Amino acid sequence: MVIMVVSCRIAYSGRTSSDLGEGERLVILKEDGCVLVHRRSNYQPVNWQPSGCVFQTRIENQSLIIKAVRPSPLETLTMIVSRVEFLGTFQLNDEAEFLLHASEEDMQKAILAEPGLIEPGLQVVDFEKKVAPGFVDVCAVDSRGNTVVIEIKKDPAGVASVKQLAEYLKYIQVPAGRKLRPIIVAPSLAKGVLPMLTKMGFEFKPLTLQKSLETLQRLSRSDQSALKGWFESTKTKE
Amino acid sequence: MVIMVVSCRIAYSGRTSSDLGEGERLVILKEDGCVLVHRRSNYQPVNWQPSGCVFQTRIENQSLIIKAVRPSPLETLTMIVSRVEFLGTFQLNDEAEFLLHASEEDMQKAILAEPGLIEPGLQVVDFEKKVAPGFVDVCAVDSRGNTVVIEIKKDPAGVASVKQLAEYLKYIQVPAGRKLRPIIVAPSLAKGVLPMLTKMGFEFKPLTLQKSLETLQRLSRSDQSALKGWFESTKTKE
DNA sequence: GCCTGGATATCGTGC
DNA sequence: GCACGATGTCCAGGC
Repeated sequence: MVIMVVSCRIAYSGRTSSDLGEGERLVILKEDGCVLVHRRSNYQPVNWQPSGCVFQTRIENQSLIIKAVRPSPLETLTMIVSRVEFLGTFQLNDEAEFLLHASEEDMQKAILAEPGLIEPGLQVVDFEKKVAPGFVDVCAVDSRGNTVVIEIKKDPAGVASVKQLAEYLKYIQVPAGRKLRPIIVAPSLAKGVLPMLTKMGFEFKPLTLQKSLETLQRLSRSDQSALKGWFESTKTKE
Repeated sequence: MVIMVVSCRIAYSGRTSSDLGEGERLVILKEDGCVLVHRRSNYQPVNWQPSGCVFQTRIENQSLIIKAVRPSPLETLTMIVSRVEFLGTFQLNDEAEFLLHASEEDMQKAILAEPGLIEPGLQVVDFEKKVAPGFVDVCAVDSRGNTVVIEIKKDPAGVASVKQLAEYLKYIQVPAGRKLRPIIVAPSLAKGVLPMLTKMGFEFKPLTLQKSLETLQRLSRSDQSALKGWFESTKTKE
């Protein structure tokens, strides 16, 4: 990895184009062929190149010119370096595994493992069920035999979530004499969403990532092998 | 700006949580309170914190501990540094303005300034028109008085674009005896989209960013003041 | 290869 | 502060 603090000009050409005049920046070149150019502020790089680039360097008019070319889609980042404040190369020894502990998938797992999180008596029928344009997160049957369709969001559910669920419902068939109960599961509802929900006859069940995590950990401790077996049998069934 | 190459462990807790074991990484702390932790590969940082964080440092068990806390939403990044390979602080002098030359907005500007890009005789009626959940990019009237509704995409238009346009149409009113012509304007259509478009009676008009740019530049050269006047009068009208 | 959806998305803008 | 759309989004997973 090459780390440089330099004064430079930068031009990008590809999906669109950009120009940045002379100034001091932090430039990072990584071994997988990606580039990051950071200014003194902002989380995001001002210019960059995703991995897979080919680097070229040359000297022209007493300036160091660095090009990073990405073959597909074809885009080019050109840095014209007038002064080098710092330059270092580092071999980073880093084999650690990155563990992300919770996401929407964990909420789903928690519901699959413990349907009572939604309501007593609920039984899961299917999950990740393919319908026309996407997947239904969880399909279930309640204690009265009604069909329950669940859409999970880890963030406050907005209008888009409700529409997505409504879209899926078009492709769900309900046995005669049973009701269809669409449920949004999320930590909360976005501001104006409740009226819409009520109007459409949808339900909302609050569930946080944290609660899901706790549930998974509890179940994992109490009966790890059984849970694992459940997942495997379900997947095999698919 | 603080740039460090260190061996460290990292924990994140907030919108979700993560853990990363011991390894060598590049750590960047910026003056606006953002954090970037980069591994030897990948464009994206493995851990980060957006701007607005408060930093805390302390020594514990011969390790340097750096915390970056973001107040809202509350999230915490903790780095336990066991060894420092490099540490530098830099005052980056960088006042240059960043210029991005083209985006979807430029396609819209080009159409507003030169409706003939879509078809001869087209007249723009409105743009960024507020409808229920979003904004209609451009509203216009064709040479026969039919209402034209345009959705602009700078990337190949997929199913989502068509649905978005369809959604907006629900809120568009057409004068009696006139037709409604929904048009997708994009460089191309994604693979399976044309059948859907045809079925819904939508039209597709190819337009690239580059062509839009050329148009804007040509008009800018030929009649800069008039174009400026047009935009201002349109905005005032709003 | 294209397309779809998720992300600790981030960021700006309007309300 | 909240919601929503754009991003040179990036990226993994399917097909």
